[in-house]
Amino acid sequence: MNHKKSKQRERILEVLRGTKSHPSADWVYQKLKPEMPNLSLGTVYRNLSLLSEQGTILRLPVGDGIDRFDGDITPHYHLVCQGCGAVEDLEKFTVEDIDDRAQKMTEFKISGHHLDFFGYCKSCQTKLINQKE
Amino acid sequence: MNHKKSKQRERILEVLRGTKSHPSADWVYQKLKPEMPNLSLGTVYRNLSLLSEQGTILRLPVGDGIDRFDGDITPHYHLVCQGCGAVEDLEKFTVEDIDDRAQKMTEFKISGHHLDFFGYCKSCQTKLINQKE
DNA sequence: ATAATATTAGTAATGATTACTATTATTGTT
DNA sequence: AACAATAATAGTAATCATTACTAATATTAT
Repeated sequence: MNHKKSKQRERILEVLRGTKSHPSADWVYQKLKPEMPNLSLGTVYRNLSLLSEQGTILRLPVGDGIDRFDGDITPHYHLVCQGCGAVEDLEKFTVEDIDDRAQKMTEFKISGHHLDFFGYCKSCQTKLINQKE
Repeated sequence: MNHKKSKQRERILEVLRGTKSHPSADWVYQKLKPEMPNLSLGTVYRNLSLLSEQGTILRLPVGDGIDRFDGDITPHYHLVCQGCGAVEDLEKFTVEDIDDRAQKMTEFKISGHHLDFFGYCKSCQTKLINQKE
């Protein structure tokens, strides 16, 4: 299918590339609603799906039932906060040959992997300390 | 909260431990329905959640919107088929000190990680070959 | 400008999961 | 064995993220 460009898709991509918060579809929708009052949530979902199928962005199924999206497609892993759900980038971290090493152990044809770390972000760590009274 | 035992919970756990298919809640429900005609799907969900909170089983959010469960809680990773959705165990594969290595790169407090591999299972590989006519 | 068609807004539908509630089952105690 | 306390269940309704549908609009090529 050939694509025609749309204002909506352009802005959705710009907003996604303009944040490091790895937002959900709804977050992008709320962000754009003021400047595009007729924007529809379905349009945001459709374009985020389209862009991630193209490989222009990444879909991050972080496991809490709400998909997040990342405008940064350079290889990197994510840190997911178990307190507030925030997702941060883990910079400059690579695992050597992990797909190749795994491939040697199975007949399954491995094409890639998902890896993310979970724990507590800076802000949730301090909240936990204050709770311990 | 103190737990009382129930036939339903016992059988749910037995069924989960008796398969290597990493089933969904509905799969477990369908499996038990013949022998427990009054079993409710909500009961299966409630007990799978309870058991995974206890650490008796594992919840596997494989990313397709349907959670799967694993009765095997010994450390191991999973292979997720992009063709049919099947989930297999990857045996005898460990990544050295991955949490510790990642911890050195961030102020985020890392407590663990999720890692799974995706690709194509044996059966879906052959299907793909036959499609190429 | 026109025709062809991709895209949208708005709304309805889907589907996995959770919440609610009256009834039933389990457990500890006389 | 009966009883009281309460956890668990079945059945149903509600939730919520996401997708599907459709008439109207926007984009692109001619």
